[in-house]
Amino acid sequence: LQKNITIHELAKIASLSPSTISRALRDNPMIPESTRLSVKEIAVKYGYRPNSIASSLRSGRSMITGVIVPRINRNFFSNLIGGMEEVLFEAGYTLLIFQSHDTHNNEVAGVRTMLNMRVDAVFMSLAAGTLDSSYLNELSEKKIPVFMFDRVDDSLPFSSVKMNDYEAAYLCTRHIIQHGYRKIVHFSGPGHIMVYRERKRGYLDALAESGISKYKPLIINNILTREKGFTAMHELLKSPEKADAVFSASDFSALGALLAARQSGYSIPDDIGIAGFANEPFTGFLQPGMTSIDQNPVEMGKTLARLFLQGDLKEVHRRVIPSKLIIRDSTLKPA
Amino acid sequence: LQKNITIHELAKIASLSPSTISRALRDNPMIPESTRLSVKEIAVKYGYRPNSIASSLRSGRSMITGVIVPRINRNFFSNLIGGMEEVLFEAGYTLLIFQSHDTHNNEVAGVRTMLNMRVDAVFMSLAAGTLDSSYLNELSEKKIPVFMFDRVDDSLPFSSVKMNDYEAAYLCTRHIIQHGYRKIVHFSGPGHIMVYRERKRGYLDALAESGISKYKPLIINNILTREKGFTAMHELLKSPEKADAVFSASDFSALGALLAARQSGYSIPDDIGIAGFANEPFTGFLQPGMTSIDQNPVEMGKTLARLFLQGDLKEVHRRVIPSKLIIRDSTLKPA
DNA sequence: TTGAAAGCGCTAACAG
DNA sequence: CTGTTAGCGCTTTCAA
Repeated sequence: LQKNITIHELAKIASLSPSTISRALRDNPMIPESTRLSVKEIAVKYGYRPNSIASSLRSGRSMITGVIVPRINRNFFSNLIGGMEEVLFEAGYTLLIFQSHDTHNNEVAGVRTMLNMRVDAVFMSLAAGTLDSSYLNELSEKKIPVFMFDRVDDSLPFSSVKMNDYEAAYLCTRHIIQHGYRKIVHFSGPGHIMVYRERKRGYLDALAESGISKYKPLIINNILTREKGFTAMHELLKSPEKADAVFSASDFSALGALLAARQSGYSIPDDIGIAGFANEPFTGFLQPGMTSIDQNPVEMGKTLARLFLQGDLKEVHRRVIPSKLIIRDSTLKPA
Repeated sequence: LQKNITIHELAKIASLSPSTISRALRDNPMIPESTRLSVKEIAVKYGYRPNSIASSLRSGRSMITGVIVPRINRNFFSNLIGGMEEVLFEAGYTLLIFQSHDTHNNEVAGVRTMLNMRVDAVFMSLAAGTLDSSYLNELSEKKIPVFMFDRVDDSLPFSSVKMNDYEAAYLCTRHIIQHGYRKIVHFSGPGHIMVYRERKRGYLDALAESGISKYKPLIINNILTREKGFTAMHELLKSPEKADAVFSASDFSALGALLAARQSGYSIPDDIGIAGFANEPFTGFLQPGMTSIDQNPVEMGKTLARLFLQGDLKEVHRRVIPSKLIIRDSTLKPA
């Protein structure tokens, strides 16, 4: 058992005081170069490992940040966290992760842990189960900056990084219309989540603008999974006035729709056009490839981290990361 | 600015000593039920948040664990971490994440941070760039338990959770042979990484056992990405004695091979059979679906966490998680 | 340029 | 059952 050596012991060895050791190790300019070097040499020689815990307690900065997401195994979140970690690590911060599994209780527990750990920042995307996020105000009261992404609540005074869901949905729907589809159905998510409301709005505006008003918009809520997309599509195909395209707020339900349509003998994109959202890796490997929207999650994560690091605590920043419509064969109806 | 209230202040309010507050909050049985309840009531009323940092410093247990992986945005790792987080959180532990990006330097920096943070456990999968992992011994000297997965180094005295790469590769290769393929090429990874050596061994044993010895095994190393698989497959198709199947140690290079074969006008599975490794989500969505091996990452993550929590520090455990051959159309040659 | 002293908030002997 | 005391290892005044 190798006990960790402390600055007190290093001080004895170097015949200096603990404060000098502390200063030397952190490159305090008051300490002359020569002592700094010799102190560091001794530190290396004796395998000194600074105790971050003690340092945190004394300084009041933990150098720990935390991120709360619904689940980490989604392509969007894991890429975002990856980008975030990269930038934070570079700056000497560590990153704690929590999964809310989309329930409010887990999210609250996660925030409590963040408070107890005295993290220096919280990054989060709200759980679907969170209807009231005002409890997050405790974080601001304790001066812990909060950065939101994806599922944000704009009524709270927190900085956020988002993509323009409205615009992306608008452009995607317009693209679908331009390729000759007319009866376009929209799969949406729970109505209280902002990103889904925004995507819905983009879809509606594109339709309204197109002048194809004789086909009423058709929105089906809460269709985010492969299974629900599959079932919903089968329902649609049975109805008298069939849809000829689906614009889904989720790649997974779009996939379900694609599989259902294919199972019923429809050809994509000839009979039915399909587009999803998020550009999950599989969308590029499907046959035909599925049109989707790349949210640029790595860049979002990096931006979140930088927003925190630049440390302008007073202002609320709302950054918008450009997204990209990825057009693939699933919406390219032959003329 | 709401300063955090401390047990000292709670003590004043409750007319008790700080130690009693501390004990009451942690349900020490010495404290009678009645005081425990009233202390907790006051704590809630005043929004007390226990300072984990201070508690860690004093008790010597940080309740923080850390995980180091090459990158978090791979399906295998994000699922594994997800499973790990779930079990750890349940037990009151937090989880720090680091990405090595497969370089040794990043990995060393990650371990250093773990040491400085005085984590209670480290979970890790070695970076491809790590040739010598003996530096990890500092963790054991400091009595920090290490749990390895996927890319493990069995020469170190650390517990590990793996799948049986040898057996999975053997069974997959045998399956390919049984379906009538004869000239089976194997795409492997860097030779110094155990999992790839094991997969290679399984492939070779299945071939040796099959009696189709007139076709020499053909192994191509360092083919793990889509791009490399694509290029390698094109090379193979140009050579005089063409391969009729690929068993790849990576789904991504298998995908590259599939795309290359298709581009050259070959049909899968009729002309060429293809199987990958890891059961990435996209393998199920390809046309034809790609045969692969499900490593059960969520279960691996949970097992790792439980291994730590059960806390049998003395012994080195080597757990093997069952994997599953997922047979899809890409290896089902018509008779 | 360096050191002494105090204390971050908590836990754990030890004593009562 | 409860309180007193003494730190965990570090940073940071303040004084020299």
